[in-house]
Amino acid sequence: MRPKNLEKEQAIRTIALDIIANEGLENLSMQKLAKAANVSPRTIYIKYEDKDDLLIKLFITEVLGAYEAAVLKDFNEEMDFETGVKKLWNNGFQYLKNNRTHFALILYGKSSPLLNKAYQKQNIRQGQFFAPIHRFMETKVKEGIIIDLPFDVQRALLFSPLLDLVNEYFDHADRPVQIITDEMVNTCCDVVIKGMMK
Amino acid sequence: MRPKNLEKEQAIRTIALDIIANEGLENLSMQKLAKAANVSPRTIYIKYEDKDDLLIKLFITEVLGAYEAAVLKDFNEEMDFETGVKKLWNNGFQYLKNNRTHFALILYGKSSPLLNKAYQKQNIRQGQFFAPIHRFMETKVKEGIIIDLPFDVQRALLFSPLLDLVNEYFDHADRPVQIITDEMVNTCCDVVIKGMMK
DNA sequence: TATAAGTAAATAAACATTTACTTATAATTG
DNA sequence: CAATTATAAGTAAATGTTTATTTACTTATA
Repeated sequence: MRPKNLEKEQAIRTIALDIIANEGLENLSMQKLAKAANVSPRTIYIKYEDKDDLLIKLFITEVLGAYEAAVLKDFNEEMDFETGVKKLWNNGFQYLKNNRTHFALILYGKSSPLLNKAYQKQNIRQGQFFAPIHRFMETKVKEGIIIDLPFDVQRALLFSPLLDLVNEYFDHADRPVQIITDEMVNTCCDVVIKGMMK
Repeated sequence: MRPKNLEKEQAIRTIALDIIANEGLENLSMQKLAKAANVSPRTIYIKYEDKDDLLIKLFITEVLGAYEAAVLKDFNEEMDFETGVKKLWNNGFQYLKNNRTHFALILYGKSSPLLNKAYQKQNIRQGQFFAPIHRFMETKVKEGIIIDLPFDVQRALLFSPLLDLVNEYFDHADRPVQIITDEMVNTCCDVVIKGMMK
């Protein structure tokens, strides 16, 4: 039996993310992808059921999976609030700024109904994508350190500014000065932390 | 000379937004739109140069224009910081929760390269889309009320959580309990304000 | 040598856009 | 002030291209 060519599998994924980031999800076609990845269209269908399956697996496994792992690196639920949030922010910022194509697909996850539904399903099936953060926040509420709000609301307050800052980071990438530095992100993290504290 | 049928113009725009919100930007086609709007494909091309032109005008004029007007309603640069931000948040939340299809396109504005580029051009050409807010923030910095940060950074800190909360609002729309109430949004606004104050 | 991995080329449907024609009405005429 | 006409607004159907997916075949190796 002929073995799988893992380089081809990787090329399909990498180039799909490239096209999405540079031309948009609406301009990714199976034939364009096959040509760019130097592969027959059929080869994509050996690895993925159809186009939706490719996009969902790309989003859930390749992107969100890697993002989650990167964000939680060296994070520990027992950290104090400020240390924990700073770790998560810093991990997230470093990962996203070094993985622009992943970031682009994460943004599409918020707008595209296909990806959005896939994410909600995943979230329900596996409990929570970010369960350790959920428990971390719960503990801090119980200890009376931060204000008591539903987790989804806490997540919006704590992490949505970070994604917007990454957006600004890439907007500034082709300008003479980069205003979204590590220090700036750290300052913003302080602002967010201050708002949440009791 | 035969006059324009304004109802048809309106139908094209409304139904385009419907399709984008329900099926995604990647599933909007000119023929599907024409059929759904009860119009010949040609009619769309009388009003718009091509598909890109339709999408950009829909985004910039129809959606961002109306959103900007709604957010700034009864807002005044001379308001004190807390009152001003609360007004902006409340205006924004009311508008977006009552205009789900507009909200969907605003989200695509962050992911789609086509819309993203159009927005940046618009922003540069017309100065700032939200110039009054820019001046408002500048004044508060000068008065020493809030911390000094670049405007784009302030905007990320102040307003990105609101968009995330609107997202949660629609996610909860088909569940038994709506956790994103006006009171909850107000509480979150307090959190954000607190973080920014000196 | 059995078999899954791979290819090139084909298929039918959907795509953006255009062509060739019709229609409604504002402006002009008789 | 009714009839005519010029013209942009509109339509149905066609255009050639691109789309997702499949068919029929070849290839690499356990």
